[in-house]
Amino acid sequence: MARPRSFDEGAVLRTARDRFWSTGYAGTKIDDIAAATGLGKGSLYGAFGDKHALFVRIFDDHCATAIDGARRKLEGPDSEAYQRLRDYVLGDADTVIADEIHRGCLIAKAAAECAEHDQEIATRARKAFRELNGLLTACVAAAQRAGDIAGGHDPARLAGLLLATMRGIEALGKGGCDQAGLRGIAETALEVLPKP
Amino acid sequence: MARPRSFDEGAVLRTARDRFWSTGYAGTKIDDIAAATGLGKGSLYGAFGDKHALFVRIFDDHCATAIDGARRKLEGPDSEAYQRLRDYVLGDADTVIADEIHRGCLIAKAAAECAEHDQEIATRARKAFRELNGLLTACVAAAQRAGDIAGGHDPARLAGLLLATMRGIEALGKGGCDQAGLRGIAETALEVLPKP
DNA sequence: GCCGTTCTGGACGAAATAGTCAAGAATGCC
DNA sequence: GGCATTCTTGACTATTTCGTCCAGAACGGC
Repeated sequence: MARPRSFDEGAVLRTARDRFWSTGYAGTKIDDIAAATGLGKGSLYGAFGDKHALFVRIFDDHCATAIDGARRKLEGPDSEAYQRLRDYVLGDADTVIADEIHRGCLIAKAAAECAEHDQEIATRARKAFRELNGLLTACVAAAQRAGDIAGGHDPARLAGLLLATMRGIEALGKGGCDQAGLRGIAETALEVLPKP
Repeated sequence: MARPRSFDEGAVLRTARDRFWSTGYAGTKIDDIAAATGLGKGSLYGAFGDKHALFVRIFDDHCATAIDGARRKLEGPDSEAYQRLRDYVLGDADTVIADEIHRGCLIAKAAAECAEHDQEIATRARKAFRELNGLLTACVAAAQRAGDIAGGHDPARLAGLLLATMRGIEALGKGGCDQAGLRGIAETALEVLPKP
């Protein structure tokens, strides 16, 4: 047959993702990725196409991973929905705080840099945010059914507030806000959710 | 004496700012800025130094403008503090919604792209966020004194939540979330502020 | 009007960067 | 082992982009 690939595609994609995550799309050079992965440029181009195709591929994979992770953390019985919501929001804040290099959320970062002039990224980011919002909405609604959040409020709006707050915490984290403050914001977002 | 400048420095800086705002630091070419401003590169380099110095200058100016604007909108008598807070938060959301090209907040965008590897931008972004947070905190505290927000909560934490929410609305707006949803988030952020 | 000074515009050089290509290497099938 | 096929490597090309430089232009003071 033919010569098999000598690299693990998943590992290469993760390494490349980290480069894009750190330095952005325009700021990342193909040679950086080649050096970081140890691959020659021919292999990169042969396996993934050009820079933009590689980025879209990585972005797609990342969105799917993020949404899967959110689904696993947010879906479950109504009785524990509020606790899951808490864990998810505080976990996001803790991730931001633990991230020494302040990368934030790749979806938001790529959308900020590229969405204006890159329809492929814009479409995917919109879809990802919509799905995350759907998962959060379902979890808020579950917490309302369980009596942990007041029922009078539109769960989609409360979910939107939580989603925006997490993105905002990341944005402030990128600016280097103090870590106690960031966690305080996440805690406050949960505190102000209307109690029954 | 000498030949005077033939361009308005403020107008050139605003035009250049718009280019950086749209395409990011790494994605903006000096030639783009030269074309957009109508200046030759010699004039640009002579007046502002290299690309990075120009960006830092623009970023500084923008931070100062944003903070001045926030101060004007947020400072005033206690009795109207809550209304000012409302106007500020909803006005920010409306700006995001009206911004067809989804640029969001330049401070957040530059911090997201550059803070990790550019200490000058990181330092300035941190300072700007801290000052905005201070202005919001003072306004929240004023609204608490006036009895429009419950006094039991730390005004700095509530202010942080509002600041993060605004940054988050912008992040979601860049992804192209629906406009009604974005305004709903801003309204919800105000609704859930604890009433006395 | 002349002169020194600063500004202007764009050609130019140097470096960086995206993407291609060809020669050789690794594999399984025969 | 020979062969067809695909992968690998890195040199190479073409392009982009930053930044410089200089000849000429515009100005105020004399």
